[in-house]
Amino acid sequence: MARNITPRKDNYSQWYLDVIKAAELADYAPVRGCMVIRPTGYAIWENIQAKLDAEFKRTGHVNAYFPLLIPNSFFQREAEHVEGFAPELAMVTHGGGEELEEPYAVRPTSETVIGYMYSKWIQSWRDLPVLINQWCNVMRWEKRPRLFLRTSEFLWQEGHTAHETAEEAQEETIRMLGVYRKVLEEELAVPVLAGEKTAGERFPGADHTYTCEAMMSDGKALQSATSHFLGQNFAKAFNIQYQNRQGELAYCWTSSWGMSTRTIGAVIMTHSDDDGLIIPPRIAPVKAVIIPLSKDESIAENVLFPKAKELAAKLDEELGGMFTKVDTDFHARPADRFFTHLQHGIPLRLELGEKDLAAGTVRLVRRDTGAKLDVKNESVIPTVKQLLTDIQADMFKRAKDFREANTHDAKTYDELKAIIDSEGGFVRAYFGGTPEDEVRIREETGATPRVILPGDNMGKCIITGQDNARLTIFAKAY
RNA sequence: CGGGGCGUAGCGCAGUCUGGCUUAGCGCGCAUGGUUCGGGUCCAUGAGGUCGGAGGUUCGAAUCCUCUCGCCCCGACCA
Repeated sequence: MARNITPRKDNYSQWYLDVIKAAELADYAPVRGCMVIRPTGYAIWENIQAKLDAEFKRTGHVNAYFPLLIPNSFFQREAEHVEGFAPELAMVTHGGGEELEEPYAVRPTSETVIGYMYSKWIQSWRDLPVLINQWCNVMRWEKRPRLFLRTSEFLWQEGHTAHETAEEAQEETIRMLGVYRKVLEEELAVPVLAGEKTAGERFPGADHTYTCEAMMSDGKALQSATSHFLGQNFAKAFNIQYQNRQGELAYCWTSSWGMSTRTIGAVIMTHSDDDGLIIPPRIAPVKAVIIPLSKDESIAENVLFPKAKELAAKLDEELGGMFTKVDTDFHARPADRFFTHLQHGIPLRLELGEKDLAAGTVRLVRRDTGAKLDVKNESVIPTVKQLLTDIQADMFKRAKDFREANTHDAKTYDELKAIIDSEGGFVRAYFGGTPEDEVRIREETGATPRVILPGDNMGKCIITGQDNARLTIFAKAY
């Protein structure tokens, strides 16, 4: 039992912070609401980035970079956008010791400045589509920050595309939602429900907002990625016009989509336990740690270390990267060393001690289950490969089973209230109400509509009683 | 931004009400040595603090007063 981590049952949010601290993922910065992402946390982010970026490239996108500062007036051009973001803008009012004529906002998202540039770049239907992504930081002056989940500054990617037709833009929006779903589920082992947001949860300035909604291990929901169909709202606000195939001037249809360092929070809260972090093998910076065990300095240095290093080299070659670490700190007690690696979330531990040496085996210990396996030397490499695959799959399955076990149906509003009050988790209910209804539900239950489930599952709305309401997930959310 | 709480060693805290009994303590962590060693041993020694900051009251301030900065928790808002 870890002594530096608060058990989940006692205080979930303290547990979350303890896990981050013990795993050295992040630390508080001297600036309110900002965090320092430490090397291990950043390495996880780099792995997520690599997987996402490959998907973006595969689907025809290119990367570019737009400025951090955006003229304040740009936000005024789209009514809903300014209303949505004005409260959380950080503003630069001085430069070079002088007050600026027009303040610059530190970007909270880049639809505006990118829209401005697109209006210059797009002249003809032949210029379309424009499929650009940028990796950057953004700033939103959050009232209540939490490491990874909600910080004033965070890292993300934002894709911005412009298209000839509504259909194409809509198709793009859904395609990228699919990309997010794939990366979240296959790489981060975070199962998500991908679907549309209700009107009250829509991105400011979007016609349709889609989400990948995940359930954390306390039953609360976390929006893990979003994709927006922006219609012609930003095209009109920023005059993104082109000559169409008929020679007429027309507005583009645009989309935008983003996924942030928040997903690291999702990984933590989906998989970790009371011993600390558990990282899915596919995004783990270190996939396996080899621990030579001996009290005898000469055996450790002359026999075990070389053997461990040789094994690590072979494993790295097999896994295609520098994924194996050798723990040479034989002065420390084994239990201390085990705990360190446990808390760092390394998926697999390989114990190589004198007993193993004598038996011609290596002991493999899974981080996710604690299961131990003594494996003959010649089978170590294939077994490690197999175990990493198994761990990834099992982590996903456990998370998905957990979500399903904590998802309940409500036929009436009272049922919904009762479930949210008692066991929590996700509640499936037919909903066809207005944003005002959503506000009321939130005020009365603490839950919000998280995602409209895809498919043509229609029924009677729990609020209005009207038919043709869509099946929707309600939950308390981060 | 409303309601609560807190700033004392890297972290967690006691001391503040009732100023002097502290040369500012304790636990964890850290360093060194020993002991132990396959899921957080035990012991010894040691390093580490302008008590958030600025004024003030007093013979004397971590402690009282004024101002100020910051953080955390609960709400409202959000990737």
